Amino acid sequence: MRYKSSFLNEAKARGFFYQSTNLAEMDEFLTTKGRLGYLGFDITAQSLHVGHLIPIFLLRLFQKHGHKPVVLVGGGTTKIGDPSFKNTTRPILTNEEISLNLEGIKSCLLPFLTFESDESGAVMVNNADWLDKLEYIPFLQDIGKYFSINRMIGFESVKAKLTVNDSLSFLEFNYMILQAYDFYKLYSEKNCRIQFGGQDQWGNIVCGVELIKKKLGKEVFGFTNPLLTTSSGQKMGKTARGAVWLSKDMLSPYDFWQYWRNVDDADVIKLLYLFTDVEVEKIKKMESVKGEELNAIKKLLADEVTTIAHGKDSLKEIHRVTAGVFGDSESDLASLTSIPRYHLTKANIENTSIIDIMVEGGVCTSRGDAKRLLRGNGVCLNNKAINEDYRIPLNLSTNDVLKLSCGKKKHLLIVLN
RNA sequence: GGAGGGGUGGCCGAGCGGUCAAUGGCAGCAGACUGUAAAUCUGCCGACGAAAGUCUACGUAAGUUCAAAUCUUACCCCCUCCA
Repeated sequence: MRYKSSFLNEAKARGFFYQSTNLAEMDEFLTTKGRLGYLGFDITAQSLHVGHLIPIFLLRLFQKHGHKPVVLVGGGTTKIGDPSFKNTTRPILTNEEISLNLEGIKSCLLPFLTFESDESGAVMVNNADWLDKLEYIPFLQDIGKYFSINRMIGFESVKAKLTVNDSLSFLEFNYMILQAYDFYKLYSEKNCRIQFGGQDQWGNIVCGVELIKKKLGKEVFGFTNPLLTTSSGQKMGKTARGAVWLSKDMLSPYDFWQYWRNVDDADVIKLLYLFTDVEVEKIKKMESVKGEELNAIKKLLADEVTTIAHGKDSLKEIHRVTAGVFGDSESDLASLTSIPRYHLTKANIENTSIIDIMVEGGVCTSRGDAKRLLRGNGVCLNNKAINEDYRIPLNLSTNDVLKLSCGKKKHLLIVLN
């Protein structure tokens, strides 16, 4: 199907579209540039991770097509916690934590969106600005009367919480109402007529659309994206060392790149559509690629996403490190700045155990952890497995730098001096 | 307020006086095979220790016992039903 608005066409082609209210109207509405659309971020953590990328790239696309993304941070709603489909109540954060997280999230978004004051410049708003001031009785009279409990407990997101061993507190139940109120507020004050969100947000979004229709008699639109799972059904963005963070302080660009380089075969094309600027037509041609040749596409994916998230300059270094780590060359080990280093004086080689180096160098969490890895033959020194003697062989002491590998993907440089 | 059910390792979930650092599943790590993929197979998966072993852990705190995740008491939290 073809849409009138370029945004919807591309959003659909790239896999951002799950469902929406009144699609035809929204399409028409989006043919004019400079429209406002908002998306809410929960600010329960200081940094965003790969799991947040769909909404981020969706807003990015919205901006690319000349519209104005509104980033709503939930300074107010985070004090409640969205219960939708969750089986644990979110921890409630203090004001200090929230303002700290807010700053972190802002800086995470900078590479993806342009915050300028032109027609399509993104803006950031905080719903604490209006939610914190609400007065209970006036709010109930003014807004609460438009909500039907009968209707709300029919939503899947709510039903899921009304089962055995789970319950929905009144506090959490209000989340939906407040999110609807956000939409109402943004519409009436900024003429923002679209709300984006994940498919699990559908109920909450529809609530807002209905509130505005009932109270003001105006039509606004909801747009949801599919939730991103890997082909094996896992939530995206989790690795051994935790979430794949977008901030380079929490995850180095090198590790970020590696994450994309190692995605499942079945996911590459999908991710290429979602998280790169590679043209839709070009990606279509790659869809038939199979087997080993997919590796080239994974590299393309990694390059593109990393360029957007961390800038072009980081790429050169990443490629050098990758060649050093996965290639055979040991010549320029010393120049690999992205790999953690451990300094050792040559005099101490004899009485330093590799176990200590692994723990102090941060590649293992405990001595037991290191020993297990050694016993399982998972440790190499300059590409040679270490078997019985957990010491650095003396014949290597003439080198300046040694490469200690824990498994294939984790490395530590031992600098001798 | 009353009655009942429950809180176990990252998650799910057994165990219900010693053989329990705790069955099993998922997740994770390493090895083999490969393509820095997946699947499969093998090993590992609390801390310290070369090891023997020691310590810390089954909601919290006391207690009974030679011995407690398992029994008792109090407290906290969660769920269901009734008021």
